[in-house]
Amino acid sequence: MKIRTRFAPSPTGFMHVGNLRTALYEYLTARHGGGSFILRIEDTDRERYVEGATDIIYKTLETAGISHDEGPDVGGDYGPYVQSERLGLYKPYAEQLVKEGKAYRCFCSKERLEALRSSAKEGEVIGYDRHCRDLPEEEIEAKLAAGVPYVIRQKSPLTGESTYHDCVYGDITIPNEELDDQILIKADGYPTYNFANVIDDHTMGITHVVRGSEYLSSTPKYNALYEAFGWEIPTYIHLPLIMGKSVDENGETVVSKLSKRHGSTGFFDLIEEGFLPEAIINYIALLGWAPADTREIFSMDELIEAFDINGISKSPSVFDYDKLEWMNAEYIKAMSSEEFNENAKPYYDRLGIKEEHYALLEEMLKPRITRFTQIEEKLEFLKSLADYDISLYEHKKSKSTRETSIDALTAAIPLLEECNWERDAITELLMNLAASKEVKNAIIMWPVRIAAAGVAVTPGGCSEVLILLGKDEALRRLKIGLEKLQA
RNA sequence: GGCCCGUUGGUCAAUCGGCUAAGACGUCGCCCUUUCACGGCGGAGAGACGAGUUCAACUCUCGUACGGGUCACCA
Repeated sequence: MKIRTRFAPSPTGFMHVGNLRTALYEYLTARHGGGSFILRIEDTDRERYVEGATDIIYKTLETAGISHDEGPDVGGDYGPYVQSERLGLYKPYAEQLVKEGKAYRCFCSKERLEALRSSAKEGEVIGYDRHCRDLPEEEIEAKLAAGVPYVIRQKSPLTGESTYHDCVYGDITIPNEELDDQILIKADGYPTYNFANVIDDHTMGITHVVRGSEYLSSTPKYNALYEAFGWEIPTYIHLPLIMGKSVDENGETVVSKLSKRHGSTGFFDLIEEGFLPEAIINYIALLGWAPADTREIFSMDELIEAFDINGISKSPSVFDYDKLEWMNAEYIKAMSSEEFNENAKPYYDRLGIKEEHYALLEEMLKPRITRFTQIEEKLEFLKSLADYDISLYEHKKSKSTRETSIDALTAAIPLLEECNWERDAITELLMNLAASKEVKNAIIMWPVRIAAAGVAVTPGGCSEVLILLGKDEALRRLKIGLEKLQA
């Protein structure tokens, strides 16, 4: 049988990495088995609808490299793929269940339900009391005739227990008394999420239901529906949750379900911070799943190839920005020059960097940045010379002091003025100078670089900094440096 | 609170009864060095706890603790 999985997000305008990972695993499950991946938009909640939210879903999937075979935008044989366009579809199914005695009309008002709930004792949680479950036929007719609004509820078994199999968690058994008579059709005639979900999954031929573990305990209700209709129950793959680390007001580190308080948790938030889509996908693929070997870097195709349900873990995992950062750096290091320059260009442009320096910058930056957004900050010194303190010239490890710096700059400046402004030439010149003075390279290089950059840390060394500045600017800064030292 | 699920270093994780318990991130140290990095080498660091089953338990069973999820006319 051909595998069919689906991603069924609600258009809320925000794509959480947890949702994205669910989509990823659904996609991988389908692709690994040569099956189809379907996108279905669950927009039955009119109140929560956000304009443009579906576009964010499309954009996220596209950027992430997760392509769907069927969906609202690409069509398919099982459409429509937007729930609001399928509204007429659900009620007949519910009516069928009512006719067969597997569901019933419930006329209880929200007020009655509310009163029921508030009658519960401290700490107690009670469900629906099944007041309308066995209403006499005449009473039902009378209420219908009187136009009393009603919902349709599922008749859940009262005793015994339900067991089902999940590919990740194994056999799960839930006492039937835990199962509420859940609402299938709301008073406004719209289906509830759970009901629509089952109808849609079945009518769309979904074979593998991949979703978060928060559905683990409500799955028997879904199964009861499948059974009531005589439909085949899909294969279940429940995923462990993704957690976030944060620090509470007492300074204690707390771990809880990933949310906004943990910083950027939206896919596009991460993109904006400079994380590459491939790195994000690679990282979240490994959150809750591990391959059979110890590989860590996976392209999407490699993920499809290696993905295996057996590798999915049961316990929740904490989203670790440090590791994502590392992985992002790995992706940057693996980039071709073209890719690197393309990604860096927006930042170069902001600094007014000319193309002749691209190759040099790539060499300097590639092993040093973990995100492209760091470029501007790393090259800040090119924009203007900082008003630095001369204590910068003192460096313990290099044994550089104010005096050696004065010597170095005094000797280096005239030589550099005569120098052919080329990287190797500058390096050679400075090294020769050090050799002739019988000092370590650092004694010369350190002060020259400090004077040129005005900051202690620069990507790349002394010669590179000089080249990037250009001869005029570089020499101007060196002279300023010398004056500062002599003052 | 009921029910369900989980628990291997700070984090991600391997292990499917043989463990001297992988690997990665992070962290620390050393080397390299023209700063910071990169790179190389090395270190510290783990089975929640208690019983039981077994020749043997991280692995199976039970209990306890802790964590999470769930109990809507939300999705």
